[in-house]
Amino acid sequence: MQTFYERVWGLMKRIPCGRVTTYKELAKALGSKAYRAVGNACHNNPHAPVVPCHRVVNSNGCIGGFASGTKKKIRMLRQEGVQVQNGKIVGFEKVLFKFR
DNA sequence: TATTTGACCAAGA
DNA sequence: ATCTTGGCCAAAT
Repeated sequence: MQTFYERVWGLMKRIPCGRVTTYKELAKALGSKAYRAVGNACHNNPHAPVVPCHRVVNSNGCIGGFASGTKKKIRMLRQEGVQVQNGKIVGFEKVLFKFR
């Protein structure tokens, strides 16, 4: 039996490069409204590189938080082709990945 | 078992 | 536009 966190990490792994998703979408994909628990899963993410937690942002298109510093998160996103300006995603709707 | 704590969200004032 | 409030859920304490 997996914990909720493990399910979250499993989903995050399928986020493609150059795309981002939101805590809300992740929770919805799990059939739950545990946005906050998803955030906790990232903060306590023990699978550093395997799980791309930097591709998860707030539902309003803002970067949100990052344990190693928001600045770093932004840099990684830009490196993958996601434009970020003033702490917000540029063309948010275009790069947003939903777990259809 | 009960309370607290978040990398959250949406609606109101 | 900013601030407050209530809701939401899993894990840790």
